[in-house]
Formats: sequence, C-alpha cells, structure tokens
Amino acid sequence: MTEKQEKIISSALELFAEHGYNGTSTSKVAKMAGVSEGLIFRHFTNKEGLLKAIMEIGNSRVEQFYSKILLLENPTDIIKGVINLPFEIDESHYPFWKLIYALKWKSDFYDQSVSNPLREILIKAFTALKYSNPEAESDLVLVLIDSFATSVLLKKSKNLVEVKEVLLNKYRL
Amino acid sequence: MTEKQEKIISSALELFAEHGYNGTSTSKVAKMAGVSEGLIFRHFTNKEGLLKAIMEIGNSRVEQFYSKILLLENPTDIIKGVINLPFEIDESHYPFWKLIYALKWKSDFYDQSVSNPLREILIKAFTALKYSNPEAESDLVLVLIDSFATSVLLKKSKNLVEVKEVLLNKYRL
Amino acid sequence: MTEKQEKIISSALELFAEHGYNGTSTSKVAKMAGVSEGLIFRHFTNKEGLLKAIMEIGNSRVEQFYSKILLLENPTDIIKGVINLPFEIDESHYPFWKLIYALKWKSDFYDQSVSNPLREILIKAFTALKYSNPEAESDLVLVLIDSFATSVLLKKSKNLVEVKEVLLNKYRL
Amino acid sequence: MTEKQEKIISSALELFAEHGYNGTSTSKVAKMAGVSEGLIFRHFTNKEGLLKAIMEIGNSRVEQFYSKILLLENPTDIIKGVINLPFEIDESHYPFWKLIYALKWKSDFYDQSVSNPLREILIKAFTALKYSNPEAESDLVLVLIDSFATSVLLKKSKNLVEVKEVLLNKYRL
DNA sequence: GATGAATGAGTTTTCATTCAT
DNA sequence: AATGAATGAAAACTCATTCAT
Repeated sequence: MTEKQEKIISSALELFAEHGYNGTSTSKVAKMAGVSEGLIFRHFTNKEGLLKAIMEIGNSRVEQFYSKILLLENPTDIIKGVINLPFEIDESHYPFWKLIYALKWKSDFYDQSVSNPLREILIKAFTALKYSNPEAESDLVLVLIDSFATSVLLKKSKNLVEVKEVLLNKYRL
Repeated sequence: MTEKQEKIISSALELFAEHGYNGTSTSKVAKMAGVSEGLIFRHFTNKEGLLKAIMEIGNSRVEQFYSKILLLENPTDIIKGVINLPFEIDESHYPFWKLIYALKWKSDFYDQSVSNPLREILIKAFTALKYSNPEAESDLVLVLIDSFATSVLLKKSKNLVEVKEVLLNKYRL
Repeated sequence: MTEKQEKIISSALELFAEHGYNGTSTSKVAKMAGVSEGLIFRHFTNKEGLLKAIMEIGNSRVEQFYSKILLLENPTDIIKGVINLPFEIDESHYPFWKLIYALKWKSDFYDQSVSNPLREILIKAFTALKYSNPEAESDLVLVLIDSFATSVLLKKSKNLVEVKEVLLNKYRL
Repeated sequence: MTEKQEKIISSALELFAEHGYNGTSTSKVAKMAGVSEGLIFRHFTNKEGLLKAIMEIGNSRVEQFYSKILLLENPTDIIKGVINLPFEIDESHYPFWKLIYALKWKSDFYDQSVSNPLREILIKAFTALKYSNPEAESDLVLVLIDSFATSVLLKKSKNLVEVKEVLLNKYRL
C-alpha cells in the first residue's frame, strides 16, 4: 500500500462518512487526497471497489476493537466491557464508525458477521451467570450497544453516560 | 393533492428508502410513478422539495403513531407501550421508517424533536413509579426502541420478540 | 423523430464513416450536430444505441436500394443489374456505405441477411438461364459486388468501369 | 527482438484484429502479453509505433505469401494460383489479414502498393494469353481475390470453394 | 530491459433542472 | 396540469503516456 493509496482511503473514508457514499464524488476524494482522479480507479477499479477496500480495512479495525473483550474471563467483566464499548471509540475513528452505521441502510453492504465472536462470548458469560435465556440476553446487549454507538456518534443526548449507568444498574453490575 | 402527486410521493419514498436520497435519480422516480420528469419539478420545485414533502407527511404519520401512547394513563402501560412500538409498525410503512432512520446519518436532515412528546410522557411515568433518575430512564428507553426499530426494519435477528421479552423482564413489567 | 435527432444521426453517420465508431467521440458528434451531448443519450441510451439506430435506418435504405432489382423479370437484366449496383450508389450515401463495410470487421455487428432477397432473385435468374450451379453462381456475384463496392467507396482503381465490362463479358451479357 | 517484444506484437495483433485499433487499449495489450504497460512504450514509442511494427512484419509476411506465385512461369498457373491465394492463408495468420483488411477503411493507413508485383505478373500472364485488356483483367482478379479473402476471413459463406470453382470455370482454367 | 505508480486530458454517461407546447 | 425535448454541469471511468526506481 503506497502513501497515495492510503491517502485516498483516508480521504474517502472521511468524505463518505460526512456526506455518504452517493453524496461523495470521486473527484472530491481525489482532490482531498491530493491525487489524480484516475489513480483511484487504477488502484480500486471503481468507486465501489474503493468502498470495499475501506470496509476491509475497517473490518480488521473492528475486530481489533473487540479483541480486548475476547480476552476477558470474568462474566460480569465481559458484559460490562461490551456495554462500555461504544464509549471507548477513539474520536479519530468516528468517521469510520459513522460510515459503518450509515451503510447498514445501503441494503447489500453491511456484514453482520463481524459481531459474531462478541455474541459468542456474551452467551458464554450469561450462561455462566445462569441467565435463563443467554442467547436472547446476548442479542439484547448487542442491540443495546448498537443504539449507544449511534447516540455517541451522532452526539444525540448529553446525558448518555448517566443513561449507561441506569442500564448497568438493571444488570446489577 | 392529485393522484399523480401521490404517486410521485409514494414512488420517491420507496426509492429513497431502498437506495437512499442521493442514490435515487428524479428520472427513476418519474419512471416508477409513471409521470413525466418535469411534473416532479412543477409540483415540488426541486428534488429536495420532494424529500421535504415526504418528511412532512411522514412527521404527521409519526405523531399519529405515537398518539395512542400519549393517551395512556397507567405508568407501566406507558413504558410497555413505548417498548412495544417498534413491533407495531405497519409493514406498509417500512419504507417511510427506513428513510427516517437512514436520514439520521445525513447531518442536515434529522429532526430529533419528533420524539419529544414521547420523552415527556415517559418521564412522567418513571417519576410516578419513583425511579431515581426518570430522565435517564426515559432516554434509555428511547435509545432502546431506536435500536429495536432498526432491527425490525433491517430484519436483523430472528428472535427479536424473545429479546424484547427479556428486556421487559428487566423492568419487571 | 425530431429535427435534432435526425441531426445527431446524420452527424454520427458521417463521423463514424470517416473515423470509425471507436474513433469518434460522442462529444464530437454532439458538437457537429449542434446539440448538447446529453441529448444523444436521452434519445439513444448509449453510444452503441446510436450506432444501432443508424444501422436500422441504414437497413431500410439498403432494402430500398435493392428494390428496383427485385422488380426485374428478365434474367440477364437481373444479373446485369446486380453487377451494376455498386456503381449506382449515390455519392451522398458514401458515408453510410463506408460505415456498413467497415462494420463488417466489428465482429458482432454486420447483418448479412440484408442481401438475402438479392440472392434469391439471382438464383432464380441463373436457374432460368440453366446454369448448372445457380447457388454458387449467385454467391459469386454477391462476392463480386462486395468487392466492387469496396473499390468504388475507397476510390481504389481508376479503371473500374473497364474492369466491370471485362466481367460482364465473362457472363456474355 | 526479445521474447517480450514478440509477445507484445502478437497480443496486439490479435486484439487489433478482433476489436480494431481504436477499440484496443494499450493496457489490454500489456495484460494479454503479460508485461507492464510501460514496456510497450519503451519498445515502440507509442501506440501507433506498435501498429507500424506490426504492419512491417506483416508486409514481409505478405510478400513471402505472394512470392511462390512470382516464381511461376505458366500463365494459367499464375492466374489459377492468384485466385487460389485466399484459400491458402494459414489459419494462424488470420488475425494479421483481418487487421490489414479492417485498416483499409482507416483512410490514413492502407498501403495499396503491396499487391503491385502481383498485378504485374498477372498482366504478363493475361498478355501471354492474348486477352484484349490485360490490365483490366488483372484488376478484376485482384478485386476478386480481395473479396474472396474477406469471405474466408469472416467465414461468411459455406460453399466458398464451390464458388471459386465456378469462377475458375469462367476462365476455362 | 522492465516495472508499476502516477498523471492529465478525454470519453461515456448521469442527472437535476428548464422550457416550449 | 402535464409532457417530453433539451441543456449544462458534473460524475464515473478510460487511456495513452511519463517517470522514478
């Protein structure tokens, strides 16, 4: 990956996150990356190829983001850890996450399977804690962190940390 | 509102929901609505005018959707009712809700204030039930139904109703 | 067919004939036709659609060109008439015929079937004249007029009419 | 001529013959030849240089192809031999001949003079046979073999050999 | 001799919008 | 109210060519 390739990807990421995939022209990406427009196509074949390249890099970033959870042993640490995840997103990674979340709505694009390892370790934790329906409990938590993440990324409510505490109380964690 | 105007709006709604606002051309809207492209501009001035018209209709639809909750008296009924909302969306209204949710990510368009009445009645309910932090409790529920709605609209998990039951349990409702 | 559509077609015909299909840009066609480039695509979907439109018009022109032969009764008149065809091409139609002939080499494009009626009437003529292999005789004539046409269109040899006389002698016509 | 140079030439030849000069990009040539695009320009200066290199090789191939005729002495052998030429093209040389014939229609490229030696020996032959207009007779044969070649290369008619026999009959050869 | 990154100008195509009818 | 022809600007993509390594 040359320097210019990386510049293209980071510029595209930022612009896609800000104005959406369809709202961003390749010429704007090129301009921001300080690169000829043709280079985008030489490296990524077409605009969608650029998006895919971003997503691939992104997926590994997501996995890495999850990885610290996967090392935990104590069930309550795991659940707490997962619920805390949205609040630990590095602010410099916001564009990337915004893009991920916005793309959910572009029918054929979101790869749900990334969260599978997380789901599995949650199930293990809830099972250890003798919850009666560990799968549903895990899915609830996953649903929850999705919406927390949304709120964080859109800076929607001011008292989000308080809200999280309320939630943790429900789990008596 | 003439028949053709309605056809334009419903077609645009469907296409915007499916492919996004930027991903939908006025010519495709015209084709789907079976009208000339010019007519869209005669009626709605420009593409954004069309979106605004959709959102206006939508907002009143949202208010109507919320209205049955606002009439409730019993606090637990209110909370239960709100949590149940995402599961009561009429399937024929999915395109509209998809559009609303996708637009959240288009910075300049989402109008957060629609859910204000819901928030207020929730606060009242939690206060009545003597919860220690009714605002945060209400925001938690709002965050929750957002992600339940997302899951419903994207048909993400199969056991969503089970998940909801687990949640309701947490509230001992 | 509006005036501008016709202008597009005639300009494209001329340019395609002169510089080839691939050697002619739609922008040049638009410029020559005095029309916005977009109009080409509105009317003909894409560049190939423009070519197809030309060919369709062309095919009917070809049929009309053949038609006078098809009315002949006398076998020798028919054969003579066919051999004379290349020399009767109206000079203003040269671009069109050049295009037809050049396109033979664009693999998937030439529609050979246009000359079928000509072939049939030739077979009838040679049969009437008791030639032993009328099909092959007809195909020979068709091959011949193809190459005469080529010579005429490329203005290859100066003594072409003389050459034609030599040929007619071989048929003792 | 290195191995890579030869690979470039043979690939270009094939692609030019199939899709035309303008319809073939240097990048496709490079890909097919398994070399970098830059190498084409190092060896042939530019795209047209590549075409010229092909034509030069081709011209000598044409001369060689004609050469066996030029050695003949007997007039009828010569005429028969020339008429037979299109049927003796080695199938592996089809791309080259296709290119030659397609280029005829690209005004600036066809070099008519290649067939001059053939024309001269034909004139000699027809003169020896006391034909009244040897030049025109020769040109007729040249015109004829051009269209036979076209038919052979485009695999146009199935009974081409039969057609040739019919022709030879006309010459009582 | 050979590669592959990079470019700039061009090509095809799309699209929101206008306008005469 | 409605159409459909027409446009101009921009978008996506291609391509011949250059150049550092």
